[in-house]
Amino acid sequence: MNLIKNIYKILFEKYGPQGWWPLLNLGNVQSQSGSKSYGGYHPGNYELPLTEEQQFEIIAGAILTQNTSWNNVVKAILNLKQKKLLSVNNINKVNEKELALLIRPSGYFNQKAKRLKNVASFLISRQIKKLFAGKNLRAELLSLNGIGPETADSIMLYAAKKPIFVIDAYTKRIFARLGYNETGYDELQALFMSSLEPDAAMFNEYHALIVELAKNHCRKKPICSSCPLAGLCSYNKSIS
DNA sequence: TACCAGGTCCTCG
DNA sequence: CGAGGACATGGT
Repeated sequence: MNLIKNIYKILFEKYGPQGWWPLLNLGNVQSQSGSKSYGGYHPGNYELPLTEEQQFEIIAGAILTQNTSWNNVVKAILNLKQKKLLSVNNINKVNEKELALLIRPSGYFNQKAKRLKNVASFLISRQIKKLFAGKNLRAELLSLNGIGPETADSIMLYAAKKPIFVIDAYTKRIFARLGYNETGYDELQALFMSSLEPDAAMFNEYHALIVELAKNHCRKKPICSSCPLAGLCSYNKSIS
């Protein structure tokens, strides 16, 4: 087993299924493990998203969470939900200024309002169903202003369930500390995708587990002592 | 109080 | 290309 696979195994055994992407609009979904879904997470259930509304909630969340803590994003999404704006058509219709005010808690709210309007009008012009079935989804998403590689790949993986590996700041930090030389987005992504079978459910978990590790141990100021990857990592052996 | 958070765009060398 | 700045709120 290669190291990339081994790391996944270690993280999954440590933290278990994560239940991404968190959705406020879960319907009556239950997790496979029998535990009930909480806070929008649905561990062990890989069926979601089931509806276009849920797909759009993921797309909106992916934009709102750009360089922003999820906690703040939840506040913004709750505001949108209350105004029935977790919908492509309604985002397309709403006044941009009004939208900006509603998503204010997520930060960068003027930019993000514009980005949400952008993507909504794009989804309508292409028709979300056809787009998600199409061949050039990633390239089309990347062509939109406000959607870069991570947001595009989050949409690919979590909304469209395509086996595309998402790279984020946590992934870069963790794997740099582990000693990998791959530094750019595409390079790191290629490392994962050439080391793993193309499995959307597993990519889903792996990315979520990386986030979990980064929050618990591999922070900017790391807590290495109890890190599940300590045995594989030579970074900062001296730090607690 | 300062630092950080599930990025992206634009400009400049 | 890549570095550097702008964009902004809320939690610790």
